[in-house]
Formats: sequence, C-alpha cells, structure tokens
Amino acid sequence: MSDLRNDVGFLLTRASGLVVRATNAALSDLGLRVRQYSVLALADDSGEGIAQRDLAEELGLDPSQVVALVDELAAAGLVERRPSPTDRRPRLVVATPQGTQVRRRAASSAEGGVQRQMGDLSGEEQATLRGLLQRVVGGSVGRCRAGGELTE
Amino acid sequence: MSDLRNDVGFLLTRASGLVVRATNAALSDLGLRVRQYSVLALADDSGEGIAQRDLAEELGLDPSQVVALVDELAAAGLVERRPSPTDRRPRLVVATPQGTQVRRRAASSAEGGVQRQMGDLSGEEQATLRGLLQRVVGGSVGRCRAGGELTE
DNA sequence: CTCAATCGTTGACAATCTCCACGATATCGG
DNA sequence: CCGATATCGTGGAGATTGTCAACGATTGAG
Repeated sequence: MSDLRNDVGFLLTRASGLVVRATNAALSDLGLRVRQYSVLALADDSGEGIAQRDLAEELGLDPSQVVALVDELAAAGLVERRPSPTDRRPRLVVATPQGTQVRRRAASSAEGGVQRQMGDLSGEEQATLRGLLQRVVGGSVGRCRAGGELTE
Repeated sequence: MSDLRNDVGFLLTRASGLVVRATNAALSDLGLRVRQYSVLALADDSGEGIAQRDLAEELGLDPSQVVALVDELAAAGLVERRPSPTDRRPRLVVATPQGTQVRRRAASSAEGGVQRQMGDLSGEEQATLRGLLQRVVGGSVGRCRAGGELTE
C-alpha cells in the first residue's frame, strides 16, 4: 500500500513529466516551450492585459521567472508590456496580433501532444480527470504560493 | 474552451508542482527530497535490489541522474550498491536497514504533505484520480522514455 | 510627510533535465 | 574463439527550472 506505483503524488509528477515532454516536443516547431506557451495563452486570454504578478500567481511561478519568460516572448514579438492606466507599478502583458495567431497554432499543437500521451482515456475520463485536478489546484490557491508559507 | 484553466496538461503540471512542493517541505525534516525518496522507496521495495537502469526507467529519469541520487543516498547510509550475481554490468541498489527505517518515516511524512494538498478530495475521488493517472503513465511506458524517441 | 506594502527586476545559487561520450561487460553471429 | 553490437554505469557539458534575497519605483495608509 506504500508502493510507489500506487502513490498519487508520484503518479502526478510522473504523468506531468510525460505530458510536459510530449507537449514540448509538439511545440518545438513553433520555437516555444510549455512555460512560454502558458504565459502567452494567459496574456492572450486577458483582453486588457495581465500583470506579471498575477501571471506568476496563476502559473505557480516566482515573479522573477515571469520576467525572463515575458522577455523572451517580447523579443519574439508575441507579447508586449503596457502600462496600467491606473497604476504605474504593474506592467500589463498583452499578446500582439502575431502572438494571438501563434497562440492559436500552438494550442492545436499542444493539444496533439497531450492527446498522444492521454489517448487511452476517453473524453469523459479526461473530463473527470480535469475536474479532480481543478479541485487539487483550486483548493490550494492562496494556501501555498511559489515562495510562500503554508497557511495553517 | 482553450482556456488554460481547463487544459488537462496545464492542470497536471500545476497540481504536480504543488504536490512536489508540499512533499519536499514534509520531507525536509528527514533531509530528503522527493527525488531521493522515490529512489529509496523503489530500492526498499525490491528485496534483492534494483538495477539503476530499471530505476531510471520506472522514475522517468536519465540514468545519469540516478547515479547522483544513489550517490547521495549511499553517502547518507540509506542504500548501497551490490553486484548482481549473474551480470557484472548492473549494480543493484538495495536499502540498508537504516534506509528501510527512514523510508517508513518518510512515507508517513510524504503522505501528510500530499494530503495537505489533496485534502479536499475524498478517498474515493483520490482512488479515481489514481486509476486515471496510472493509465496515463502506464499507457506510455515504453512509448516515450527519458531521452528516447517517440514510437509511432 | 512618513512608513509599510506592492510590483518588477536583477543576481546568485541549487535542483533538474537533456544529451553525448567513454570504459567495462555481455550477447550474438560466424 | 572472435569480432560486431548492445547494455550498464559513469562523467561532463549545457540548458531549463526552482528558490531566495535584495533593490528602485510606485502606491496607499496614517
């Protein structure tokens, strides 16, 4: 019962590693890695832009990691930093038109990579998995951050 | 529908990151990290010892990573390398008595860390999650290895 | 105005992943 | 037996990721 192959934590990291590899391979044609894609996707989804701090919070990254990722995406012309109209501290990250286009293609490629890894699961099973994972993730937002303490 | 928060791949890596952090925090008292613990657990479970190559295969790691991990565990006196009776190439990794003892405590601590992250899920839901993840992982063993090619 | 908090950034360092090459050993075909 | 090929552990290089501390600019509270 303490067998590693039945350990939910181990299975989670093992499955994650496999999916990340498959997704990175699928995105390599576009010159993107998963990390960059996730930043691009969030920036593209937030019409008026998203602060880097919120980006870090959503992705579970350290703010300093977001700096480098946005730098790379900006150098590739996929996103740009814009000032907030109401606060001069944050820098709102938005996707450029080219970024939106690349994101669309990347989403398709990434989906293919994920399906190569999860093809054995039916649509319904994947929905079940998604729901369970959302509760694991959502239940701890605010309880444990990247460099944060545990609230207990 | 392409929202990142509904993307199974993203949720998988996000949940994995949270669980790994919680588990590492729980194991820090024993001076262990998750990677080391997983090696120790597999070595402890295989009575006669497990070859480093098989260790790498099971854990989805590069063989060279296993070398360093076993070095660390051996330096701590938790495992030792023994020659195979039938083949002089592999080195079988087995847990020392102390390693077995530490592993038992570590398993308890790690379980606590995981539950702090997945407490919102009932036992039945965790079993469902485990089953789905096992199919994601098991379905690809042999299809995609650490440094390997995709078989298609 | 003063002080604490927030945001982005930089820098340093550890941990992890990926890939390549080598020596020792084993296996297979002839 | 012998040579070609494969396996296993190991070492090393380099990229990627994770963690942490500090700083300047800005904001908001008192």
